[in-house]
Amino acid sequence: MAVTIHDVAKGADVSVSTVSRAFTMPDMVNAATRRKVLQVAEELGYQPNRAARGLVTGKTGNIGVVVPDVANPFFSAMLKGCTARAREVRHVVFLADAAEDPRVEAEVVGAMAKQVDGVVLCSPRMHPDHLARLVGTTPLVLINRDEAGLPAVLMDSADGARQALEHLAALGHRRVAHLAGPAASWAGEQRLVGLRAAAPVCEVETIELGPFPPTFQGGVQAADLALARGVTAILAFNDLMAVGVLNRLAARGVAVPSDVSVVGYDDIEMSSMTTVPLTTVRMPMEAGGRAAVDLLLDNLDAGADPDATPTRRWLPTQLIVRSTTAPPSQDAAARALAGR
Amino acid sequence: MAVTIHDVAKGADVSVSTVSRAFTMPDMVNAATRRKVLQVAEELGYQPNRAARGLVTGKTGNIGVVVPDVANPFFSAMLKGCTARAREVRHVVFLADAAEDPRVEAEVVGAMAKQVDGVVLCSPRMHPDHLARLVGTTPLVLINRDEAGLPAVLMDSADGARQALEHLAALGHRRVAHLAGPAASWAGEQRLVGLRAAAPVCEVETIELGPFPPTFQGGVQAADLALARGVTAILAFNDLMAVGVLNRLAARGVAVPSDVSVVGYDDIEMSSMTTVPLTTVRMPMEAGGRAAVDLLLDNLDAGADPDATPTRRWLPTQLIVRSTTAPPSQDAAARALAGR
DNA sequence: GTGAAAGCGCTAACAA
DNA sequence: TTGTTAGCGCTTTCAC
Repeated sequence: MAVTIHDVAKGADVSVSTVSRAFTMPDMVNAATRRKVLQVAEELGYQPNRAARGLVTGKTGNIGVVVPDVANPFFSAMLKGCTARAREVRHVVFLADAAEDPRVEAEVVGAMAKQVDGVVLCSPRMHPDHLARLVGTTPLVLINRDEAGLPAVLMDSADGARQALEHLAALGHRRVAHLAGPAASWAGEQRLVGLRAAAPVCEVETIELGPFPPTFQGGVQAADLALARGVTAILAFNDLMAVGVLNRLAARGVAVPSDVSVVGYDDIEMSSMTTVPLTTVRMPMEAGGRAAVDLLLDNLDAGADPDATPTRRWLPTQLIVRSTTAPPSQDAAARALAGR
Repeated sequence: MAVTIHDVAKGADVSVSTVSRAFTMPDMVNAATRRKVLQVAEELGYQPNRAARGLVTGKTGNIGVVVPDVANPFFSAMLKGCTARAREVRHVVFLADAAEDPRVEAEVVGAMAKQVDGVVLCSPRMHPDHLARLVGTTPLVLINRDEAGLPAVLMDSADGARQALEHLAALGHRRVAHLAGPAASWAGEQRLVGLRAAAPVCEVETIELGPFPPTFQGGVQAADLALARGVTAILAFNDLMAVGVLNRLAARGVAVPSDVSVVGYDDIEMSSMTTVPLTTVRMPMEAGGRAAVDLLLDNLDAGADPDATPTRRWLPTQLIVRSTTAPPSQDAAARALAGR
C-alpha cells in the first residue's frame, strides 16, 4: 500500500542504502544519483517512515506534550508555543490531554514514552512520587513546576505577584484579597510566596482566600467572600476568575475600580475579548512552550555528557496596568481601614 | 536503556512470542504463564513499543489531528473532543498546528501520515487539489468541509444562520448585516447559503460585509461598516468578532440591543467570559471532534469492505438567545427603513 | 500452549 | 561513491 524505501530504490535503480543516504546524508552520494533518487521519491510521493527510522536510530523526531486541559486558553497558548517551536526544529508533537486528572497525567506519559524523544509536562498536577517514577522512562521537561533535579521552564509568578501588590500599594490600597486557584498549582504557590514577601514591605494586609475553581464561576463565588472581608483590591488566580469577579461586583453594584480594584493573570489578550479591560500580570505561556521544547532538545543533545546539569529556565512576568485598578475612594479606604 | 519485550521474556523465562501473546491475545496463553509474564512486565515497567508494533501490524493506534490554530478557542474545543474520544478508544493523538497556512496543512499531513492510522483535518483551508493529493496517503476525515468523496463531520451552519435570522425577523428586524470571516471557510459559506435562503422567507434584507479577520479587531472594523449601512442587527462570524462589534458599538455610543442587536457563533461558553452576554449560534465543536474520531475509526474497520461509502455526519447547531438581541427601537427601525 | 524464525521500513556498520 | 548485511522491537506464521 504505502510507498516504501524499496520502491524508490527500485525506481531509481539503486540500493536502499543509497536512497536512505540521499535523505539523511545528502552529500555522501553522487549529485546525479541524489537528484535521480529525490526525483523518483517525489514522483512516488515517498515519505520516510519516521517510526521505522526511530526504531533503529533511537531518535523519533517526536516530542510529547501533556497538558491538563487543551481547552483552557492558558494551556492552549502553551501548546501553541510547543507545536510552533517543534515545527521549526522539524519535530512532530504527540499530544495528551490529562483532563485535569493527575493519574491520567502519569498514564499518558507511559503511553507515548516509546514513541517520543522526550515529554514536556505542562503545569503537571501529579504527585511528586509519580513524577519521580516517570523519570528514567523518558526525558522530561516541566513547565511551571519545580521538582528536584528535573529540568524546567519556570515563570516568575512570585515576582508577578510582587509587581501587582506594589502597584496596588502605590495606589494606596492597604487591604488586598488573594484568590487562590487549584491547590496543586505551583504557580499559585509561587504567587503566595511573592505576596507574603512583598506584603510587609508594601505595608499591605493580604487576605488569602480559596482555593476556588479557576473559572468564571470561581470568580463569582470568590468575589462575595472578598467583599465580606472589606478589601479595596482583589488579585484573582487568572483572567477567567477575574472576569467572574468583575461580573459579580457589577451585579452587586460595587464600582470598579473606585470601590474595588481587580487584577488577573493571563497570557493571551483575553482582556481584549471582554468589554472591560483588565489589569493583569502577563504570563508568557507561549514563550514557555517554546522554551520547554528547546530545553528538552538541548538536554537530549547533551545527553552524552554525564554531568550535564538539568537546567531551569526562568521567564519574567510583567504587569500590564489598565483601567480596573485605581486608587481606592476615600469611602472604600475608610471601610477597609475599619476592617469593614 | 528502555525495557523491551526481550527483557520481559528473559525475566519470565519464556519466549518473546509468549510475552507478545500475553499482551495481545491473552487467552491464548496458559493462565499461570500469563500471570507471571504480566507480573514481570509490571515490575520491569515494560510498555510495548507501539511504533515497533505498528511496523508489523500496520496499525499504529495513533490518530493525527490538524488544526488551523490551537490557540483559537473554536479549534481547541475541537481538539479537546478529539483527544478525549481518542483516549476512550485507546488511541494517542498526533497534533499539528497549521498556523493558518494552507501549505503547512498539506505538509504536516505528509509528516505524520506513516505514524498514524488516519488524520482528522479540522476546518482545512487548503485548496481542493491539495486535498485530493492527500487522499490515498492516509485515511482522512474532514470537519466542517465538504469535499467530494471524503468522509466528513459537518455542522449545520446554514441552519444556524437560518435560526438566527428567523429570530431577528421575529423581533421585527428588517435590515441585517452579515459579517463574513475568512473567505476559505466552509462554515462561512454555509452561513451565507442559509442566510440567502432564509432572507426572502423572513422578509429581511441582508447586507453582506467582509471578509474580515475572525478577531476582535475584525469586529471593530466591521462594526463601522455595518453601522454605515443602517442595519438594526448584526450577525458576526464568531464570538471574537461579535465582542469586537459590541465594543465598537459601545465606543460609538450605539445602544445594544435597542439601536443594534448582535449575534455571534461559538462553542465554549465564551459569553460567560464577557460581561455582556451574547446571543449566539452554538456550534458543537467538541462533539465534532469526537464524531470525527469515531468516523475515522469506523472507516478503518470497514476498510476491507470495498463499497463502504465514506459517510457524512451532520451535527445540529442551536440558537441560544440572550440579552443582546431584542426588537429594534422605533427610531432604529425607522432609520433602517430609510436605508439610513 | 509454546518456541523459532521471518520480516515490517529503515539506518549503520562494513565491504567493495 | 555504492551495495550488502544485520538488526532496532515487535507480531505472526509455522512447527512442535
